Amino acid sequence: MELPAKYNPAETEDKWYAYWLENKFFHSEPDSREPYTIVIPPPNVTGILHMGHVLNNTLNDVLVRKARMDGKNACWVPGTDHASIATESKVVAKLKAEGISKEDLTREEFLRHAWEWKEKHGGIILSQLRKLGASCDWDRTKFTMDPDLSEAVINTFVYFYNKGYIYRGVRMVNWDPVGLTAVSDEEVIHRDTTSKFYHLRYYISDGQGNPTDKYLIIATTRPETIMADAAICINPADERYHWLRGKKVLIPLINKEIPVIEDSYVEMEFGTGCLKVTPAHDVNDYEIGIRHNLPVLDIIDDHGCLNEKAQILVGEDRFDARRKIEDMLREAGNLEKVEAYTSPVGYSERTNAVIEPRLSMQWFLKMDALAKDALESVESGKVKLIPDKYRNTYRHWMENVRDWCISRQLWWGQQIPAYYLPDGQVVVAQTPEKALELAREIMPGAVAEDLRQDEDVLDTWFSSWLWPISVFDTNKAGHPDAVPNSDLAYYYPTNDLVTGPDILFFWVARMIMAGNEFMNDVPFRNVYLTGIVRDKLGRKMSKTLGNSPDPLDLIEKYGADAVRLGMLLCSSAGSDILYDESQIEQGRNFCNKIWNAYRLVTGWNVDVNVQQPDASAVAVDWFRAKLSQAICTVEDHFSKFRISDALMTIYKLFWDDFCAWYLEAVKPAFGAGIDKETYNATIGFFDALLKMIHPVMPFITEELWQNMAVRSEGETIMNQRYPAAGEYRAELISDFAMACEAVAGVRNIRQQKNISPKEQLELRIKGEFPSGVLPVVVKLANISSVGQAEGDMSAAQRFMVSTAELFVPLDGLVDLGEELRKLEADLDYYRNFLASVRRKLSNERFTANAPEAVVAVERKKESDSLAKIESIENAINSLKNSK
RNA sequence: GGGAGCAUAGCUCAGUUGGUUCAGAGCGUCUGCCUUACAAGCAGAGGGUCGGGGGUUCGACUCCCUCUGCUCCCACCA
Repeated sequence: MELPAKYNPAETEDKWYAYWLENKFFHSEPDSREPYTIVIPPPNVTGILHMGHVLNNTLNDVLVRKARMDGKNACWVPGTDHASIATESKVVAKLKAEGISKEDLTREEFLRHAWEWKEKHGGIILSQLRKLGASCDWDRTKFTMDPDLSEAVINTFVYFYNKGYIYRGVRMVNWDPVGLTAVSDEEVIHRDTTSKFYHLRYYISDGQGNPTDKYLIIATTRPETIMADAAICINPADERYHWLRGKKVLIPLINKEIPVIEDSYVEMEFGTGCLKVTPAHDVNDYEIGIRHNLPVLDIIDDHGCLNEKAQILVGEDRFDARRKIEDMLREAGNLEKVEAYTSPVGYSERTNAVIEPRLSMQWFLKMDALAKDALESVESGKVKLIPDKYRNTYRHWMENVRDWCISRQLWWGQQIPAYYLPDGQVVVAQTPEKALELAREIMPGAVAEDLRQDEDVLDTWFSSWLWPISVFDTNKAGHPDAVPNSDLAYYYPTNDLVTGPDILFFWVARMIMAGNEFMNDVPFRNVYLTGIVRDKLGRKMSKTLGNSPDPLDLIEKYGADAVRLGMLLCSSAGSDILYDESQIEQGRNFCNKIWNAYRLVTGWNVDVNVQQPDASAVAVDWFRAKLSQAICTVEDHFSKFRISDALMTIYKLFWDDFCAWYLEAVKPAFGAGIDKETYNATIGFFDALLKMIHPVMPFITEELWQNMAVRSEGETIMNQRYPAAGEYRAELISDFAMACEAVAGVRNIRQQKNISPKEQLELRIKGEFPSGVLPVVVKLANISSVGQAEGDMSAAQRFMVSTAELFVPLDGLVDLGEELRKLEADLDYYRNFLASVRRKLSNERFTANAPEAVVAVERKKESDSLAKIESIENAINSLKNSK
């Protein structure tokens, strides 16, 4: 069989993915095996794959594939999230481009467009995940707005409402004037923003609504809201302003009279010490307003424009109004000064619009009890966060969480199952029919037409927090007393959750709450928090910067295995990933290395007449030990979620140990056959190595594993058992390491003296050197004869391996002066080293306090360096004598 | 403003109870090689006062304090 010199991923990947699907290798059903479960962090249904997904899903896939090979019943549930704000705004934008305005549509018409959009673009991302090799159980694919999942969401709402956890009220909320909806506190991002600090004169009223010549100065960043001012507030302890007590002042431009009030909230040192109180448009002012019973005047509409209550600048956008009112105030003589100012401003996570604090009627879920349990789940270790530095962050959040605003003024999502009676009373029920029954208890004779359902939908996270439950059993969410179905009973709790720290609170914490509430158990045992993928310069990947490569292009160019390896190479848990295409090149190179090692091995011809050479026998024993050692290390890394360390161990095992040393040691001469024993061992090693690599690089390993032997239909490397470590002698490994050092020493001499690798050299040894590994040295260093060093070795190049001296006789090629200089430098080093070791040993406090083992090590250092010094001195003497 | 974290080779990072010659890895760099698996490769080499300062200890990359620089999270000083 002829294999090309380079691995071609494109040809093999689709073939094997199709094979895996045909054979339903990814599908899982409950059985007697131990389950291993992961639910995918559901990507936005209309999203497309980006580098963050690649990292996340590669990690998920590695864990699932490893668990599967460990003999567990592995199940990775895929699906998508309806992402109400993101999707709705995409649909709105698309309609707008077609000249259709959302306002002109009925709810039903709009939803029809939205579903159309979802059918067209939904799930693209799932097919992209297939390209990456994700071994999801596609038969279990879910969508957060599937009818039964939506039903679970509604049941959950009804459940918490009846429990008294859900209430409705007018609160100051974060209003997104672009998304036209309220958003939760967690969806607001504060960024320092440069703006202006306007110092405004408010003239004191004479009591008749006319200005006197006295005035006070307030400082504000939002002059466009002055028309909504309800008072001016000073600190009662601020003597500068006691003269203002009981006075009234006039709002500039509109001459409205407002009182001066006192509240200790006001910082005397900040600004001018006078605060304008605008209850409708600032959270703190709202609180002050409640304390002082101030009227609330809302002058900004849904779109962030001034409404008619503002009296002036009606219809202007709030930022245009700010610019215009500055001029107006200046003209009117009310503008004292304007300073540059930087302050944190809230932006909408989804639309990047500046959040407008706004009063509105919203639904809330009480968080205190839920948060308390969810905190306990992490504090007690029932849920482990990896890395655990996130425990602090988590605790802080859970201890300071505020009630969750769960209503959104959108159409795309689960509509809140609250129904209003004509008199404004509300009933909450799963269906309109049930709602009507409840309504009749309040209003006998009510008919369906009397009920009006709440217009709002629920926050997306109000559905995704049920995900680990609802993907298995849609009845259990909302019904803590229900008996879980067989899937849920088997797969829940899931094992690991891999996700980004940015949704630790949005999603992870809330899933823990829902799990505790409905399952009385946490939804997962380990939460592996990845870093954020950044570019080489540390910048976040973003469309506007154009620094985000398309993963599909990368897969096409380098292969999925290369992309997977490239991502994992640089990913340790919790720290950000600085992506660079060179890492993916490295992945591709590794594929090629595996490919060519395979070509070499399978190109060998077994000759039954050939005896196993000593070098091969040693190498086989050694590599068997090395393999076991590496498996132990890899298992340890996996158990601690050190995925990139596990990967690097495997990478070096294959490249350095297997290819650079083992294969070179057993490689038959050109054209010669190989003995059966070595060949079989080599094939066995290769088989084990492929299995070890498979979770990370599924495609190439399947390709080669299938190629290695005749496989029957339905066989796959992905269902093979992961190699297990055997007993091994550590001495074998250290002896072989000495052989490698000896080989490197000889090669180094060749390099220095410009001696071709083809030219044979002699080797002489003085001191202890494991004789068992000498055949390997002879072969790899191309040695003609090896023996004890005897007599004058001054005409030889000398180097040391551990405490042994090795000589390569080189008549006429040795520069005695140069050798002498090197030896004297060595001598100097070891004498200093010895001196420091002896200083330590002569310190009684050291010998008295340090553990025996540590002292013994120091003594060994002492005797070793003494031996080295002696041999160096001898070498110097003999060199000098021969001169 | 509060909290957390980071600082180790040119770059990205390991360093898991303070003690094996512990100062490491990968990549990059430099030198020599188209050696019959692989130039996407082979062989070799160089490279760091472990951010600065102080302390504890027989012993500190590791523990404590402090300074400097960066990052993230939380937060209603207009």
